Amino acid sequence: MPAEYDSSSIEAKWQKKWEEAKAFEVDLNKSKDPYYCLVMFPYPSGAKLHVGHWYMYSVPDSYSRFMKMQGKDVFHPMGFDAFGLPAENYAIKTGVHPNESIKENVDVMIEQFKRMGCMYDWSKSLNTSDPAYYRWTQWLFLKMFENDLAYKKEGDVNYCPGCKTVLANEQVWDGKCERCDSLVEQKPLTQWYWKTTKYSQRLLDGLEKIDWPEKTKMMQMNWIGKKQGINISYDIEESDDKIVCFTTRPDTNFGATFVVIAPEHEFAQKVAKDNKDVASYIEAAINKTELERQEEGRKKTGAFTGFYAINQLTKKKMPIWVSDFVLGGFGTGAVVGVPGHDVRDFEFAQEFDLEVIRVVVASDGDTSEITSIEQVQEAEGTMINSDFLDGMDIHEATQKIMDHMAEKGWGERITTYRLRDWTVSRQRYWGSLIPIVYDPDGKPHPVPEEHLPWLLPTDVEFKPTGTSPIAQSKELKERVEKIFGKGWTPEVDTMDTFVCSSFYQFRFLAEGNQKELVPKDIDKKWMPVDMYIGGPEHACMHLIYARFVTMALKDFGFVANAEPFQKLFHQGLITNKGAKMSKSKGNAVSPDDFVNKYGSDAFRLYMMFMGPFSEGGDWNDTGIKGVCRFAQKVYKIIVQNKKCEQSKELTTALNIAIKKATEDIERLHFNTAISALMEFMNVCDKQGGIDAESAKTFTKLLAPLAPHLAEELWESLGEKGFVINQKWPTYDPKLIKTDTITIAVQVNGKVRGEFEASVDISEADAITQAKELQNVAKFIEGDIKKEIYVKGKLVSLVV
RNA sequence: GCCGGAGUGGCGGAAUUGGUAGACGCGCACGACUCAAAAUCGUGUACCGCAAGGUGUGAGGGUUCGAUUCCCUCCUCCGGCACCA
Repeated sequence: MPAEYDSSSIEAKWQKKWEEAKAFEVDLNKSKDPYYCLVMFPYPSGAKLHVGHWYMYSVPDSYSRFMKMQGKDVFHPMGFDAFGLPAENYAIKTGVHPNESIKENVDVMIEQFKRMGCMYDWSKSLNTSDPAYYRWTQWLFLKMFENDLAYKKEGDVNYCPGCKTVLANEQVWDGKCERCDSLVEQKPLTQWYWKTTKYSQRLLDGLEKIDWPEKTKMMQMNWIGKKQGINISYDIEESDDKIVCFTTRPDTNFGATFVVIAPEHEFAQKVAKDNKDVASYIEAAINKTELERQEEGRKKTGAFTGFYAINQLTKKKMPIWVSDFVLGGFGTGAVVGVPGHDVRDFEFAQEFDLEVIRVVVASDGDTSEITSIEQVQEAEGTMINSDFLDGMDIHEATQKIMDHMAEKGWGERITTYRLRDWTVSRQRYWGSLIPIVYDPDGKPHPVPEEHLPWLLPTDVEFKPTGTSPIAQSKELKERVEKIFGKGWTPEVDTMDTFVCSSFYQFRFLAEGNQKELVPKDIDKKWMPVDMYIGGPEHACMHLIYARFVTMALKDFGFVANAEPFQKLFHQGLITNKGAKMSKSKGNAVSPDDFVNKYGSDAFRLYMMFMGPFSEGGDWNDTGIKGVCRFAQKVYKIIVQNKKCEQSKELTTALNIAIKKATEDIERLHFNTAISALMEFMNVCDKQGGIDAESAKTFTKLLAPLAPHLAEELWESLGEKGFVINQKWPTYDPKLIKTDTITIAVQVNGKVRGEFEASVDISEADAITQAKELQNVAKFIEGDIKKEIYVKGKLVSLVV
């Protein structure tokens, strides 16, 4: 055995041995106790893996190794999300076809992952740009089409001028493109949509059954945005039309004094025909860009239509106004103005001098007229000036009035959602082609399954122009005419890459099977994913799409579970001076120097030791020496065989370490698990070495965290096979207990002393001994009012 | 504005149900080894104070014998939603 810990030769040696022995290949059929641990797969960009990647992938690998030692048949696959902009942009820049660059990048990344020492089963890897994979992306589209969940519609869509393609609602963050930060524009275009809205309620209900961070569930709930309210129908004086207003606060309807409709509203359009003021207001409002609208702030503008709606409750005439603060796309595009209890309505009323009525008593009992915005902001209280609702709490009143209006036929209870249908078409080359063809009349037809994979043509300049570059392909046109007949044309858009990643969890299990998406028995056995790990930025994108697609697939009868990911964990983000690491920003820190110098194991240990996995943090390498010293110390004590006799101290320390490491890794708190192992090593150091049995147990504890080093230790201890195949140690609770304990003594809540006592000391003895302590006696002159003994911990005296 | 999460030494962070705040590690200081440096090992290290002691977990209150932990008010940071009716 070499005297010094030489990480690079040890790591190369064990990576080779694992590979030769196919140590991490899983037989999906034979596994008895399946555990599917999945980490969100990466884009195979040309850049080398940075520190952020190591964090994201090496830590879940340690968790998977831990579960494997727990006796689970762990499936921990890795694949590549290869379609999409990073690969395509790289191709545009270099002129190399994405197909080739992707292949190269994937090979390089696999080598890097191997150097990390991950237990991926490479025999089951996948790549979304592979025809064997995207055949299923297209198959999914066909199933959505067959089941009426895919449709084509003209309407305003989000268009990113940077990426030159349409985006889904989820991909617009703060008005900007999630990928490239360009300001997103609204454009009227005909696009393919998937009906996510049909699943709004089920997407909400499903959240109750899955073990996800509350934060993420909350984000999805916000995104889906369920609202319950009532559509109140108002008659219009001197008109046969009606205006329907959506509100969640019908309790305040006795305070309604006007109605406001959106510029896009049908009635507004009608009025505009003979009313010049309204017409010009509408034109100006509709032509406003999002930016102009934002600059305007909350200042209210509007135009009076000259018409009045009748409030059935009060028989009051309410003027109907047009204003752009009412959104055409939300609710019914019309609101009833209750200026006393809604901030926007109040602002509007002030601007145009409309009547304000108080219908809720303020918390301080104030029932005076409402004249300031502060009075409006209060939301809770008791009803007033509201006829039969007077004296009721607003919540009770809400129910009462809804019943009343429904009974009279004035209104209809309604539930609305914020969630929109998913725009799946993209005007980009590098994606999965939508498997649709158009007949000579322009009617869409699905490409029959037998023609899948519907191959991406290669005779295309893939530079984006705003329309799909695939339209240039002669080959595709000819292919369509040959199969379907003269005058038939292909759909030339590709699918959002989030479609590719919405079902990959099933394809890992299919092992390339081209007959079914996933074999039924395998699906039943392995799904849902037991542990899914990835960043929180996907909360309202990938994680909603994957849930929606899985629910649809269950409805179609292809899979057994409606939820894809039973447990979800978000790793923290590793930043560099506060900014997310990325190649494009040029702030990615390479782990190579550290790995060369200290080894993959030490680097992995450091990633975990920095803090809880959920927290991430700003990159700083100052602490890496500490874990490196630890690895060296372990090597020195175990490999160089500093033997010593088994002792009570060692056994106790080891059992404490087992307990702590087990509990901490279970909740992915690797930092404290490692510190527990360090503490044990410090005890060994003091004892002058370690006994053979403890060394074996310790090596097992180290195995998930520093996999290569642990194998080397295992071998040096004369053991056969891989330590990673060993069973995780258990501790003996009896051995954790020591004979004596330290009891602290408090006087008036302040610690004044401590004493050693036997574990089974009685309460009376403990208190007596506590009082006898020199330093304590000093503080307890006079009457003792209270004596408290917390078993095995402390004595508290009050004087 | 609304909904989440978080604020602890010089730094990363510990403290699962209220029970000795600061584990573990970095850094720093001193010492040993060395001609010297690195590496390694040892000792110390929240703050104020010579000490006795006092003060300390974003700020201020409260409950309790005892609060980083529970309750109230406020501040700051991060994430999400937002003229959404």
